[in-house]
Amino acid sequence: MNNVSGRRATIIDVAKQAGVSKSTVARVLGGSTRISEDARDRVLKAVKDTGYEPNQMAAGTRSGRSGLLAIVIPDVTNPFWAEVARGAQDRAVREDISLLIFSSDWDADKEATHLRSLRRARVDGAIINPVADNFGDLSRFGLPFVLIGSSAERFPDTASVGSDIAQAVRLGMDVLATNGHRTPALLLGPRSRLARARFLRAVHEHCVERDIDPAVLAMEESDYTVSGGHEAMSRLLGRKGRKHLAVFAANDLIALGAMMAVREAGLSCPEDVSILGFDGIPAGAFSWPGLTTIEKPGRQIGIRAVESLLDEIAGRAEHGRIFLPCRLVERGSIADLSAQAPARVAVGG
Amino acid sequence: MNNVSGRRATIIDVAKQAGVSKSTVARVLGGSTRISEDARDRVLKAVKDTGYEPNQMAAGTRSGRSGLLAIVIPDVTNPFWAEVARGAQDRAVREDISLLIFSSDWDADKEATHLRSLRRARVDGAIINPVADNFGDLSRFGLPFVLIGSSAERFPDTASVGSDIAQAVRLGMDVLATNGHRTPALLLGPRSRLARARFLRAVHEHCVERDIDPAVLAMEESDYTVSGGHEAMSRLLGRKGRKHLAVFAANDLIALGAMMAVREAGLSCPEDVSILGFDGIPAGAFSWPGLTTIEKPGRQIGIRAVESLLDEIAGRAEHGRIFLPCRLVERGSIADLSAQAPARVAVGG
DNA sequence: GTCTACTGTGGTAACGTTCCCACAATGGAG
DNA sequence: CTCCATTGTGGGAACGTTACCACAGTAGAC
Repeated sequence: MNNVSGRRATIIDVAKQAGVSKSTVARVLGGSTRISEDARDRVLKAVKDTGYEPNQMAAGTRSGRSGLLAIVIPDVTNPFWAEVARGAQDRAVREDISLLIFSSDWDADKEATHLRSLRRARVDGAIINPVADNFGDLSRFGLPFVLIGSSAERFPDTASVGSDIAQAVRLGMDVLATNGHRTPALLLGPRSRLARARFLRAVHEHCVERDIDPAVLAMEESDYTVSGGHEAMSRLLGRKGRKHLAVFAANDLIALGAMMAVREAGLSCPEDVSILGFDGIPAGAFSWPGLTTIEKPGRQIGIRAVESLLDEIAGRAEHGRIFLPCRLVERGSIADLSAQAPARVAVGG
Repeated sequence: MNNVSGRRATIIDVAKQAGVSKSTVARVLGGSTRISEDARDRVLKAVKDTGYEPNQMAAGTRSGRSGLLAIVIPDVTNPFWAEVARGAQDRAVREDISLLIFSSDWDADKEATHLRSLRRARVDGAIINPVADNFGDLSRFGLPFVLIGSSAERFPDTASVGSDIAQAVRLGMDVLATNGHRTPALLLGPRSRLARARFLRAVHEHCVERDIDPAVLAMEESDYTVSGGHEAMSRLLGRKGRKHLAVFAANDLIALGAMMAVREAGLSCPEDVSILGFDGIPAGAFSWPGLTTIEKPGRQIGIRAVESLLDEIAGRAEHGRIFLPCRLVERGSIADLSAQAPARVAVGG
């Protein structure tokens, strides 16, 4: 691991040991140009003997490449984002690249701090889910980057990877309709968030296609949290004139909160209320009933983001905007009212 | 952000602009020695004007410090480990240090790959949850490091941070006893894992203290997964001669799997079966009933690990072994049989 | 036999910092 | 007035690589 003097071995130590110049060692390790078999063998042996590990920092000063990528997400502790980070990390190691993971907590100051850190570390590129929809420094960011998440929408000229919300919403509305819930109530996120508008627009588009008046859909809004969903659902249940109620939640946490509210109101899911979530977080598998939901391809998003970023760095950029399809996960929180009692289908408003 | 020529500003650009030497700029930014107010002002202005961001790689080549730390955990996607990583990250940013997060998937090869990457990146230190209990290269690791998780036990001479399993088990056994379940069945992890032995030993110690014959406790073992818990619980339910059954699961996933098995057997929790989990994963809050569990201080473990590592790096190491206390989270998966029917308390075996 | 192309190699200048030594200016003690 | 310590500053070596140029040796073409 170390050479005799206790220092870490450098390329020069290897060169001496192998009886060649450091240029030759670099070439063997770099692998691009032709090397005599004899030299290669001697170098490889010397590398092993000395326990030489290339110093990426030193290499970086000269080459300008740090071998580091960064990803800035809201929170690694959030299962969806953890999945994204994990995908990105796995893809990066395949290229012998290490990944710095930053959590911004939807906080512009923290984001700024992280952006500064990543710049100082001279990362080769960054994958960013901007907290503010007006991610200002974008054009003068001065670093290859790829956007992930809903804010990508605002920047059609930059590379981005996200999930196909329109397809997801279509999937959700269709499974609800198939089960006899043509006009579900909507549990939306807060007005300030771009994701909300995107979700809502997709619903509207789908309604138009299916000849449903969007105005007929009941709506409640809340934070993207369990307690938010709980409150929103309580408000919804407070309205009168319903038999079976079906809700499409903009996020799984809202859906789980809604499920709790239903139970506390003395009703049960899916008998009295059908609930459809959105995200595909693992916790949805453990609720009772299991949460039927639309799963976003978090891992894939991470993987594709890295690939896109690699393209961007290499200059073979097409500034592509990638939208990955979502998947329906049926677990039992939706009642099938299509056959037995089509007349009891909930109507909105 | 860039200077006129389009290059990134260097310390020399700043020095020129401020009319001082690069040494002076370095001193202003480093902040250690005394500087004339005049010089400081000019430098700070020049830094702002040029948009200078120090090049950490270049600094690292000379100083030997990369400003990078690494953490190797089994999986960021696992809520507990995500929490640990998050704590570590938050603590690291406070020191202006960036954190590389690696997931080893309990795979020795992946771990080796990550260890090589982190060495090449010349991280200043590493926080490691070794996959193998015989983490071999430990002594000749040649890098400051801190161990986290149960394997720390095997290496009493190295710094480590973990949760206080003995205290946690005491907490769990006591809450069970208080509710009338003095001799719960144990749902353990696989024999190969060190964590299992630690858990079991703590239970035994506690039993001795409380005058309970440990042999009386029923035991089942499985993977640390939902399906594992499901199977183990099914086997347990298959045994005869029980009234109310109480189980202490070695992990929340096992507990959630057990809860599912109970429901599928036509029984209900907590009426027929009391379940106590261990970990404190968020999903436990969404099950029905909510899972009563012992919460490990994941975030704190991450924080303390970084602090310990920082000590290690600075040489003010005490090679401390830190065990953080766990916390009981009561949610309703344990029936209180202490008052109404003490005779119905489950007996093991 | 000379020229040319190619192959493998060595030497050296960057890269952008930090670290260390030198030194001028200042001021107080003797 | 001389000496010495202190304060602020500058200059250059060093860190371990990569990039680039130079060049020796070989072989084929004419």
